[in-house]
Amino acid sequence: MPFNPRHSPPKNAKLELTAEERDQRTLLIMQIARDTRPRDLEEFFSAVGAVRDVRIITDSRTGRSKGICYVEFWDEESVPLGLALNGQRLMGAPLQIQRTCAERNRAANSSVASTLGFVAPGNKGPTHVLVENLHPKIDEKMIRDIFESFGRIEKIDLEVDSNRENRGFATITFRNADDAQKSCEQLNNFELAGRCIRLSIKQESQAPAVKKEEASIHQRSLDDVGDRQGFSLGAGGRQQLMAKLAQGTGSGMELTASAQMAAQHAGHSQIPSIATQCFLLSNMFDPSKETEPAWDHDIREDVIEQCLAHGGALHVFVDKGSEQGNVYVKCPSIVIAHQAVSALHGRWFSGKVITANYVPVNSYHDLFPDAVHARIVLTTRGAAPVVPIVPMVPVVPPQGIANGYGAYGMMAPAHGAPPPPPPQQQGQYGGYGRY
DNA sequence: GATGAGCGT
Repeated sequence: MPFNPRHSPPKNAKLELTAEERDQRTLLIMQIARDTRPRDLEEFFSAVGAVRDVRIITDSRTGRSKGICYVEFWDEESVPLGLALNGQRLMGAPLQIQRTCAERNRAANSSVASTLGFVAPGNKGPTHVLVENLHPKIDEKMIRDIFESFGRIEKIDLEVDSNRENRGFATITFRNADDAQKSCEQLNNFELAGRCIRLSIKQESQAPAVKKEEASIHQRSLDDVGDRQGFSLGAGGRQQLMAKLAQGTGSGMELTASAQMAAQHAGHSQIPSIATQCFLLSNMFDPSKETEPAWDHDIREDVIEQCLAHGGALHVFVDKGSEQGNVYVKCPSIVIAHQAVSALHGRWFSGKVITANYVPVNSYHDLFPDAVHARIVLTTRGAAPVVPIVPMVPVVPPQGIANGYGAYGMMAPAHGAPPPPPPQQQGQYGGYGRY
């Protein structure tokens, strides 16, 4: 009898979960082959953690698969590992794997009660955002750097112990409710320093005492991972992935072939499960079909332009010969890269679906030594301003947003340079060129 | 030269 993890929860698995808790453990998979069965998905994702549930979305009239499914794990830790399988083929189809945006959907059809964590529309004024599951080394400055891109911050409450480590949570007070909400939408589940931070609008009644207990739990889980080095943004998550893949599911199952491939892939330092400044776009072209004289140039310009919408790119390389149509991108910050990746992953581009995967900064620099010192945001043709950016630190914030350069991401000019041109109009076709 | 979203208990 085949082992079926769905019916065998891990020892310490929590059995009763709220909707939010389940969302945290769930991946949305798109582009699955029409004939994929739940057990195929279950087997595939078991490589990365025990699977609790698989749901293929079908058209209620025809009963046909819509090519989407949800995979829920028993353990939240499996989610970033599952994300790292992005782009792997199952039944011939390259999977697009994302976090589920169920919270957002819920928030969208907001009756106040159901919005848990999001502010009701029309509720203006100062608003507190509760940030949880912070890496203990994150300090107030880093938080400010990240969050001020959403708008004016009135106050940051971050309790720090004698080791100058935080307790795993912070409260940020935004002047405007809109900004608070935007930060929640954009950064909830964002991986910061290898951890998935959780954001919610804080109700006044929420007592901090409850939160302290949680913080200590998170502390313990960090120790378990052995990530004492703290800030190895890329490496920690990858090691974790490697370890997990190496040990299989932890429940005696053999690694599937695809997971072994993923492990190998990870061994070649590709596809960390967590966000970095650098990412790889695949399916951007087919070298055997490109005919235009400077096609790679055009693609590079397209990518640069796309990145500009989120804060720009410092380095873009079109790997002309690559079978997979690879384009490498380095952004000025993790947040910008994350926005670009979310925007591009799953998009169509000249007949194919783009996949986007993060690349550890070190590997990127091994590949492209000239990217190490890239400091200038690339622009497409024309005299756009040359914009130096802040020196790179483990967490590089998007700069100068609260000053009218777009909602977030757009770099502000340094030293009183003239303001940048308005965000690029979408090109002469009314769309995104080949997109 | 139009093709590419689909988001559940």
